[in-house]
Amino acid sequence: MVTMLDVARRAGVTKQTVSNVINGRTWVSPKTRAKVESAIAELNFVPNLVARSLATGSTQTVGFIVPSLAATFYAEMVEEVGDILDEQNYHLLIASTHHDSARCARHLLSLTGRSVDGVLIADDGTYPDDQPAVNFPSVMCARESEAPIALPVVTIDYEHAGFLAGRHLAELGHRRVGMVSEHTRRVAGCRRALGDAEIDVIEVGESTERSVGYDAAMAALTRKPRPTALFATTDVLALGAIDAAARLGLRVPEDVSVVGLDDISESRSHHPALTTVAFPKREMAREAIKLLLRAVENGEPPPDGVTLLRTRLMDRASSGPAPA
Amino acid sequence: MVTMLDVARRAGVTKQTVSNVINGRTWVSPKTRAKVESAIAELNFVPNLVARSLATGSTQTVGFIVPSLAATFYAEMVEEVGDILDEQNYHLLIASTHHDSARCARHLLSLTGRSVDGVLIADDGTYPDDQPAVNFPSVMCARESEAPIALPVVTIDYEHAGFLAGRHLAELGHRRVGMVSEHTRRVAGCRRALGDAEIDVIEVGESTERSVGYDAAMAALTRKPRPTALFATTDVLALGAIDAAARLGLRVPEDVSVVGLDDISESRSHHPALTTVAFPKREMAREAIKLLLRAVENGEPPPDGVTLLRTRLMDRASSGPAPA
DNA sequence: TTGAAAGCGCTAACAT
DNA sequence: ATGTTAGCGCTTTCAA
Repeated sequence: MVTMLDVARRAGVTKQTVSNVINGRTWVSPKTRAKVESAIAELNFVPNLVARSLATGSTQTVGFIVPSLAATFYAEMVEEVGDILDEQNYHLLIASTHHDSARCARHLLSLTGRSVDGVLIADDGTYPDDQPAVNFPSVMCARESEAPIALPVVTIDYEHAGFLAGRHLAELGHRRVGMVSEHTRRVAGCRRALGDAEIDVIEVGESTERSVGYDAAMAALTRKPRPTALFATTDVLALGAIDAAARLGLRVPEDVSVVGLDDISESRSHHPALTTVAFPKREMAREAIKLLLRAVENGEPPPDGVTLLRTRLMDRASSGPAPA
Repeated sequence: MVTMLDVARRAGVTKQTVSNVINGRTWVSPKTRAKVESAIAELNFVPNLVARSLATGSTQTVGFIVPSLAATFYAEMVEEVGDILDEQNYHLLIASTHHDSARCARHLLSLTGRSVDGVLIADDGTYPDDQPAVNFPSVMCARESEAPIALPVVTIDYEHAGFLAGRHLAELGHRRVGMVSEHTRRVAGCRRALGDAEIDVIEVGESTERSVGYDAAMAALTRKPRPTALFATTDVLALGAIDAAARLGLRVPEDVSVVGLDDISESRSHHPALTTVAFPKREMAREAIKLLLRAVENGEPPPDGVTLLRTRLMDRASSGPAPA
């Protein structure tokens, strides 16, 4: 490995001068700078960031703890975060919890040891409530739980997203709606919008399986009287619900309307295209990482509080007026 | 920050002894070990990996350069790699190239500076051919280009995947097939299987857009005589092709068969379910990272050569006998 | 079995 | 504008 000392010798200066050149100190004479720079080029010198980190205390690295990567919801956030970090010359350390709070705690600890400059945590409800204090600023995003938490949070207004979906159905005249649910907050919002409509909630577990939506919708649609609309708390579940309707020979949206939440890309290309409420995932990631970075650069904890991002109804083909 | 010295003082030993305890050296007396351990617990000491890295030269970190994360193809690989690394107590540094070779080169350089222990590169054809030698072992995966490369490669037998799709169509009696293509190797395999059948190739650029498959299939299906089968080099394109067929009032598979490549989860749940050739993405990731880790632990470059992973035909509803 | 000394490659503070 | 000294927190000798 070629070190600063090698470069210094080659350029006939001390390593401190080399350091000054590398860090763009302004007072290096042009002549010296040129000598150093050519020595660097000749030797193919690349500064050792580990050593720099030890000396400065900053690793230019942030950790991102995510529940999973297979879900595009998180993958997109990771991509966005990675891009922003890249712009700012930070590095991204990824740790996946697989929805397991013990793993999350372990990662937090190991990130402490690596002295990352900050950590972003995408929550899925499994964040351990009694996390020991860590020595770096942290920000949480995507949190849906009602419970307060000792961390600044940037998330989506999930309740309001449900509300938008519910209001849409209400406006279309639906008075009997089935809900395929794995998220109480979203359901609460939808319910709020629906007022005193007749509501049938089918609980399903945490799932990214379309078939789960199918099964749940099957149950809802075979009830008498049959609901005129189905609200699913995620698009994947909603897509499964459309499958179920088709299977039962019901037309969407003539016989039954289906509304989802999230706006995954498949929802757009699906036939019929899914009416849904779009989650601003990338924007959420951006806000969260910016908050974190600001805290890192200022050397202070990020401002506590919750930022709620607005969602938008995407009125597409899978919803229509309630049948008479 | 609490250091080894703090622990040492508290336990009434030297920091060397603390180090011995932490690293599980066997010759520490039980009494001393107990003292040290309780000091560690009391002070909440977490060893500083940056300092350790500087001293040992190993960071217990591997970098993974991916073209993108939004594509589930890569996201799944990242997840798999992350899991294996986690098991082995390594950390994962993610860098995304956005299909840009300059960015790839930049990342490689910056990973050098961070002295990662190794780097895994998922190629998408944009890997710069004249990469400067780096100071860590590297392995490449998912490479599809024909060009030789100075790196060990673990990838999928894309040509054979195309062949399997083509053979399937040939066996079903298809003699006129349209190809929606963005991958020459896959097309070559399919063509090989199809022998002297009449083939119409519609080239589309690198794309994850379903509408691109739709447009291309539209073009292929409006030719006279109309092909009886469509082969698309990715599932997303194939799904778009099915959309196009539906739009033209053609039944799948009675009027036209559609076959894709990859086996994304949507292919299974789609109606009709897509016949495709499954790419063993996770297995590929696993093989690649294991190869890399072995090289890292042995302190030698990974064995050069190409590992080709086998693919499997998933015979589903979107393909059937050629119409008479 | 434990302790003391040196050094990993860099930056910070000071001296020149 | 450049050189000198010290030290970041750990591991690796080597000595006791």
